[in-house]
Amino acid sequence: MADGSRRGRPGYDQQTVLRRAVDLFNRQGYDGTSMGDLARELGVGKSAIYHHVPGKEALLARALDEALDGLSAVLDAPAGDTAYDRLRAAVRDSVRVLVEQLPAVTLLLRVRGNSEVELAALRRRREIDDRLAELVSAAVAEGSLRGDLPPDLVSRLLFGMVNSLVEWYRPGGPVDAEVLAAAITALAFDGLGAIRSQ
Amino acid sequence: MADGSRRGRPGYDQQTVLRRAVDLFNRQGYDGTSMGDLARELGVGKSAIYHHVPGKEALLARALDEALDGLSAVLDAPAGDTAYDRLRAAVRDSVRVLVEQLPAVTLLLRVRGNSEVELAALRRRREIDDRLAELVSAAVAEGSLRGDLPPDLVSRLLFGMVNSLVEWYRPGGPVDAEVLAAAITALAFDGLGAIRSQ
DNA sequence: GTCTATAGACCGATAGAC
DNA sequence: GTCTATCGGTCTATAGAC
Repeated sequence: MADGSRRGRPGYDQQTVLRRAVDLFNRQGYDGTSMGDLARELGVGKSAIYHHVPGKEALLARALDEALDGLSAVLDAPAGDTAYDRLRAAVRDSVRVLVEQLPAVTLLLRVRGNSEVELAALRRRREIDDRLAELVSAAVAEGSLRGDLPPDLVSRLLFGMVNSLVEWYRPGGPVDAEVLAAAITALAFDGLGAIRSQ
Repeated sequence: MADGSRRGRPGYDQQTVLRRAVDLFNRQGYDGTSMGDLARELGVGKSAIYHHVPGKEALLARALDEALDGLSAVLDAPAGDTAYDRLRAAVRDSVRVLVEQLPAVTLLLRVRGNSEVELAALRRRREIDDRLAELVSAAVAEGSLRGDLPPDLVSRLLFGMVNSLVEWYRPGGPVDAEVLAAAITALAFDGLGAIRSQ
């Protein structure tokens, strides 16, 4: 489908099946979506799906890995000399990943550990959260962030704000991704008080 | 159970069934929890549950109403002369409600509109969100909040941060509820930059 | 006897898998 | 399309406290 020069009977490819599945999972919930729903959405019989993927859980696993790979990349790229600069970049890049991989990340953020696949995703996500928390700690130690609040609490709230955008952000909507990244960074680092001399 | 002076065979009361059900829904997801699961959790047969509640969806509806009533109350209580004061109070009181009614609010924030019950809850929730957004707008118009960001965007991010605490906050844990409310307010209004003269 | 809460067989519908 | 398992929910009968 994506590749026009394929041989054999035309039909869906794995990527398209995955994308449509993730959209459905996000609309109805993973547990609330049956393979029959997905088949109807694709306009094929249920059995056709099993030609592309081993099963329902594999669709979930692939989407979660995609999201986790994107978020991990944010931390692997070197991004500044000071911890403050690296944290700012991490916030900005996290927003970008959330926007670019919105469906997969949305699915990831709703996972509660209900199966081995979900538990594995939660473990990977926890690693990422821990590294972000370390970044906040380092920035506090450096003296560039307020030190009157527990760093891990700050980290949870900061990235809780970032992650919350999957609840409402829609690409092509009124808010541009770069505007969004700038707004979140401004709000997080400077607060929402009236602009003072700084 | 709660009332020691009841007649008839001892057993669960509605409130306890509801509480345990909501806990299970939050652990496994609403769709991922069967009435059989709940029965096993309670140590009774499935049919016993139907003596206390009309059905699975009624458990959801009652929990969502509970959460929505708590959140609505935050906005109905008069809380300050300026919009800024009212917004600050709304943030602080929202945190308190989230903490006090954590299970019900957690369930509410995960609802996606998958049934009429869920859609009704989303409508009520949207009303609340709209009123919070108006509060932010009023504070901006008043000049006490930064005006360089769209007020509805600010509102979404601010309460996205507040709401995100259901993802990790646990009563009895290391973070006290009042400390949490103070931290969120401080972070939101003053930002996470190193403390300057203010 | 009266009341509440329970057990467990059972129903039609639908799930995931193939 | 077909399989088996499980879903939410119903039914009748009964256990147990007054």
